[in-house]
Amino acid sequence: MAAAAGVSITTVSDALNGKGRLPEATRRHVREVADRLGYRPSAAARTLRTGRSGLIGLTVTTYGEEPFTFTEFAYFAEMARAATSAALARGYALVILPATSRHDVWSNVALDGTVVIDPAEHDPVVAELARQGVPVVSDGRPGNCPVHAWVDNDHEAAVLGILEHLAAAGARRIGLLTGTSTDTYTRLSTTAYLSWCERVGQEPVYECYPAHDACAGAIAADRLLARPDRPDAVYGLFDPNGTDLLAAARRYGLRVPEDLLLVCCSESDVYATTEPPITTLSLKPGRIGTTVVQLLIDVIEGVGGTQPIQQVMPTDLIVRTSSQRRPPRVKVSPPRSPGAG
Amino acid sequence: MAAAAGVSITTVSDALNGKGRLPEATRRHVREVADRLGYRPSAAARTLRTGRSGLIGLTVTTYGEEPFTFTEFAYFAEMARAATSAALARGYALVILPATSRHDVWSNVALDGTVVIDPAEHDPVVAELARQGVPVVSDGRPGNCPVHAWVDNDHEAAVLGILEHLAAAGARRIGLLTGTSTDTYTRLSTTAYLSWCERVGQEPVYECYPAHDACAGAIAADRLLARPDRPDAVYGLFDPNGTDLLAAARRYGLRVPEDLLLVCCSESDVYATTEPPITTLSLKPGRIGTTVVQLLIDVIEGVGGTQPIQQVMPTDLIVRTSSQRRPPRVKVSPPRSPGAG
DNA sequence: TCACCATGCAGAAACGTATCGCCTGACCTG
DNA sequence: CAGGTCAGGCGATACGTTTCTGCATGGTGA
Repeated sequence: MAAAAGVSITTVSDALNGKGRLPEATRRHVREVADRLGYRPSAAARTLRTGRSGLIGLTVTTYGEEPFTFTEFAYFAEMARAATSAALARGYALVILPATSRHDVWSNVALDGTVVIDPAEHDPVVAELARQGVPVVSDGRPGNCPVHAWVDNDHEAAVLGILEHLAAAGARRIGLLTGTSTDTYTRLSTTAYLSWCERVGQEPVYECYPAHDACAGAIAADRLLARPDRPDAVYGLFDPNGTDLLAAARRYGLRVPEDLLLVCCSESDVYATTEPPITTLSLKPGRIGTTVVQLLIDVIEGVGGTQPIQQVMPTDLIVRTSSQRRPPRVKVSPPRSPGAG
Repeated sequence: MAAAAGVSITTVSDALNGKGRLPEATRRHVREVADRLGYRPSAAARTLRTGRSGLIGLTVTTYGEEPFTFTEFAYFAEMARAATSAALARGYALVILPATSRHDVWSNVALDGTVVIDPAEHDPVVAELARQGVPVVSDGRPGNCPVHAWVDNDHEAAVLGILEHLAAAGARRIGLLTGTSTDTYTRLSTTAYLSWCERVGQEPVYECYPAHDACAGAIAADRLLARPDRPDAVYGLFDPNGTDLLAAARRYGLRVPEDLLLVCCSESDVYATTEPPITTLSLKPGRIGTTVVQLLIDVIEGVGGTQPIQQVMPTDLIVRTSSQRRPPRVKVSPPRSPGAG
């Protein structure tokens, strides 16, 4: 390439990267020859020299045997989509990696930084990345992991908003369908529920199940509605809970929303067309994915301060028939509607 | 690292890669020191030296402005999931890239090969990759692109199977909801429909719309059912067609399946719970994603012959209420059930 | 005893880029 | 005309591997 243009390697590099002190004519000439030859600088060599690969990792937790369940829940799918898009917009590409600490794949790729979804309390992957000096930003509060920044929803506010919404719709005993795992989402939501119960003096009514087990979810929904102290409203923390609860309600002859108010957390628009449509809490995964990538790239490029950043993002409650005793007047409303009281 | 273990760089490399003529004792010693120091060989240097990055690209076509709509349709999401998983199982990581020919991202990453979803007739991205000597395997028949292998569904057989299924259920005039774009999926499916019509002597009844426009889909569904020569059965080529057709049928007071038989191509399990449940054609994107990656890695690693490989995969027709005049006896059946005739 | 070979390891080149500093003319200035 | 300045460009080095080749050493068979 340098030979073809009749200049030195240095000049080629400078011309293509807009550096050095070169007259516009030389730059043009080099670029033109490069174009004609279809020359592309070696990404590997550039990475080796500069220490920057332009790649960021997206680590997704794997449940059970199957190495990969991302895109299984709409949350992950949308989050990954937005993250990929945001990374690309800033010139980075996204590599999807499993959260297992199998080194053979991780060490095969030079990462400028990593997004970790829902890190565990003492996440070994995050620890290893930190040791290597790779910037890490997490989606979800990091337990004790040394991350450079994190983004999360305001889970407490979301749960409180839902409970108030249900109470305002006439619920006297609100139940919760929650998970057995100890990730922050489950933990924060559950404790928010419990503390709300304590404050308003309601006996907690909830069932736990392993969230990644679809079958267990249906059973837990059934158990919840079969209890002697059956709730007259239920909030389900996970995506499939809505249909499971609806099915269980039908089995017990409960009408929704007349006998049972229903809300679940989901990104799926299935719930717009169920019978009846179900009120859902959207965590806005797209917004989260975009933000998380922006923060990570800021850290990588040294933009902004060096102190850890934490960003709490609001959620959207999409009110539908299932949580209203009267027919809905508005389609979408924020967690706390301005005129409420 | 070499100094810490008291050996040469060569010995470290050999010990860690299982090459060279080293006694087991030396190997163990080096590995142990490496472990203790948390030493990880530089991926960039390895890539530069060997010419192998362990990365494969997944190129997804982008519709319209938004850079990214993958995971928008369940097909892409599931395909990407399976592809990622399959790649990881063989020690490769997947990089998701847009099909735009913006070089700044593509040239930033060293790819051992690329999976291209649904390449265009003369795809510029594929051409560029071919010029660079990067192996390419496509999901969907390549038009005139120089790919090393491709995988696709047997679209003709699928459409014929559906038409026969509908005819067997009593349909006299079968309509088609299809797209305006010229990708092979749309083209093959449409011509299969047209040639079937010609063979059985039915006048074709179909509507086209730009497949990526959700709104246009609903309108096209409406148009199809508003025609004077209204079909008594419809097959929709795209995922949202089912709900759109169902809504349109309701508007015109048509009962499904009594007045109108319905089938659409979709990977979404929403159609299991619509009222009534809708028969869908599944393209089995997971199988496709896995196969496509396997083939690509085979090409990369030089396994198998050098002649281009093409693999045609069957589809699954999931028969539900919407395409049967009598209540269904079986849940799932192959495109041509053995006992039919 | 000598040639030969297997064994265990090290030296050095090469991969292709980015960057530091030096070199060479041309031009200006006193 | 000597000395200084500056634009324009190049040489050399380093990034961290892999791999080819080569050098010892000790054992073995003739």
